[in-house]
Amino acid sequence: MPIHALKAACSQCNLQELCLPLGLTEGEIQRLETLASTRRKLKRGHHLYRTGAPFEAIYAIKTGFFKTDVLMEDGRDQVTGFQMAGEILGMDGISLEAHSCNAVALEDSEVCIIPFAQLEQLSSEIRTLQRHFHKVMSREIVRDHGVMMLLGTMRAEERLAAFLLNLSQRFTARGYSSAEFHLRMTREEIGSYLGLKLETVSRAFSHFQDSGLIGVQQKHIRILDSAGLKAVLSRTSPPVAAIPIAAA
Amino acid sequence: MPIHALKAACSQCNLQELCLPLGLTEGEIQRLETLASTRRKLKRGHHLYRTGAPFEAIYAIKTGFFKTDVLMEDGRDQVTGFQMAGEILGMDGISLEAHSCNAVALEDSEVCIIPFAQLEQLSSEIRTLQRHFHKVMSREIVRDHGVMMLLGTMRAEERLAAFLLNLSQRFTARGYSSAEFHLRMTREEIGSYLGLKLETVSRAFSHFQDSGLIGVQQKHIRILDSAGLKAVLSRTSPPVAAIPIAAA
DNA sequence: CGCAGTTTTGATTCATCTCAATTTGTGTGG
DNA sequence: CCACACAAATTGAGATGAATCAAAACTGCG
Repeated sequence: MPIHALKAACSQCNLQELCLPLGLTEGEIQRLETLASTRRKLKRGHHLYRTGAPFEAIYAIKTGFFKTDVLMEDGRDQVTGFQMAGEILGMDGISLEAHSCNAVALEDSEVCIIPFAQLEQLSSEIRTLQRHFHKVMSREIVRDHGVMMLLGTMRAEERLAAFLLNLSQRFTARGYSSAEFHLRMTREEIGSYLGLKLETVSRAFSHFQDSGLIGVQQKHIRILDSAGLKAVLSRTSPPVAAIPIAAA
Repeated sequence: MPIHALKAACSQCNLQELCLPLGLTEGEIQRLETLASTRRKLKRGHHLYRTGAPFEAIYAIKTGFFKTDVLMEDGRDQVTGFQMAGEILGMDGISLEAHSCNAVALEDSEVCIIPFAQLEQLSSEIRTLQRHFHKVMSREIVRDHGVMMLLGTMRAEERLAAFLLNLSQRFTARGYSSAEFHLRMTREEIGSYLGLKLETVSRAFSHFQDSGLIGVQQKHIRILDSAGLKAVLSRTSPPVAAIPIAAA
């Protein structure tokens, strides 16, 4: 568990606008900086934290890509989210003062460690920080509602379309191409997140490709027809309703 | 939209231990009380707030029962939760300063209105309140992860069993019978929450009854074999694996 | 350069949905 | 208090989307 103590330097971080410092003055950012002064590097496949681990800090992703998942006693598991640079990990742990899911790096990554007690202290002094932290937690709740909608009401291809559009949008917000990106997770992990089996995910990818909506080459995705993907989402009528040829 | 300005009196409320005041000293509770001094009564079927409404306050349920749901453009909707006395509603609105779901009373209900700006102010002064509010938000995130697990990995009867056990446990925490209760929502609402059609919910109820796990009479539920219900959840092997009679 | 993990694709099965009919319950007004 | 209308719940039969089982192809890592 290598913890590299490096200056975090929020003030020089290009993720300011996505991360906790959002909206703070320079002076306030410097105070936050001293608090989040430790970073931690993780190799691909390594855990940032595990279910049951005592909760002490939340983490801001500086570089890399993570998944969070929950395990049932009988071995079933559910990926609850994929997180990328600028997003906050660990808020699940506040409630019981122990983490309630696992966070795993899907590529070599680096996080800023933000000791929670100190964050609470500082946020009671800096109104903007307090408000922003509450927004970050609330955003997580809203995101979860979106996933419930996806899992509760959508068909396989709708789920995958929603997933791809969401990734695309988040990559865009980080200055990457919205049309072309590299998936860091396996088909099985996508399936777990979307409530599908890996074969179903694979078939949906193939079908989207055959329809000219996307280009797929293993983990490399190109979005060719983003409007078409959106149309998959808002299917008004049940799939391809059989249309009676004439009055029966 | 009738707003009855009544003294909230957290200090005399029997939900203290479940609600925001948890862990506060008497003096602190009195400060919280002045802040949450307004209540609002809602008739069954009425909205506490709707998607898009400006966010100003969160709500503590004093009496009654609510559902929250999210609507998609094409009309599909997903019930994201059922809330009962002592639980907090409205945190979805913090993120965008507008509500992102609907909250509907499923029976005549009463909530305490807690203006959010004032709550933030007070929580920056009372450490215990700040911490507890963060725990409440985090608990919501953890709960949502549980729902994702349910929607993503469980079969119909497992979902219903989990749902019933969860309700039972929450009624218990409020001093009601854990074995016998009245459902305030329709089969369709249960189905929406569990990602099932109402017919499937009804069939699962009937099957549980035939198996002697529960007694069902419309909305009245008696849990006859809570261990049996738990066993439905932790099915290690796929349902009732057909066992070969002899070596084929 | 080979092997293990990942992905794709096919054939079949099964759980849940859909459509439909009936029963039961609930609230309203005569 | 009863009858009516409407909403909710139950039950059945059949359709279907995704899971399962199985095999082959690809990839990239060591």
